[in-house]
Amino acid sequence: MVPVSTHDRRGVGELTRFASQVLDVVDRIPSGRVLTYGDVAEYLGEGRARGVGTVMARYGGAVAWWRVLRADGSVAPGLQERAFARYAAEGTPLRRGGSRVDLSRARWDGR
DNA sequence: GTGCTGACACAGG
DNA sequence: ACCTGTGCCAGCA
Repeated sequence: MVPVSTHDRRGVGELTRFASQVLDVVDRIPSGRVLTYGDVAEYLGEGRARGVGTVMARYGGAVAWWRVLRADGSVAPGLQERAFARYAAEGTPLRRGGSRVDLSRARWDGR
């Protein structure tokens, strides 16, 4: 396997290695469980929460984007309706009030 | 290379 | 609960 070199050009549809890795991690999150943006970067051992958010904003549509949320269990504006419909279907535990995911119970341990 | 933009996180108020 | 400022950084024009 040859590492990505500076000569590799990413055409339409191609993703950077970081973006590809972020999507891989999200793909492993089990149904009913979630990960915060920061968690994804941590499990990846690369990047930071904001970078993960950037990737999700651009390419998240290809994966289970609703399983990645903010550190306080809330969902970014504009995504709530679709996300909470998923949580109901997956049985994702929510906090009292139902406006946020209960991270203490829904956070995926990576196993 | 330069300069925004934004699905973040955290500390304060 | 809401807003502001600071630090952060991938993607893109």
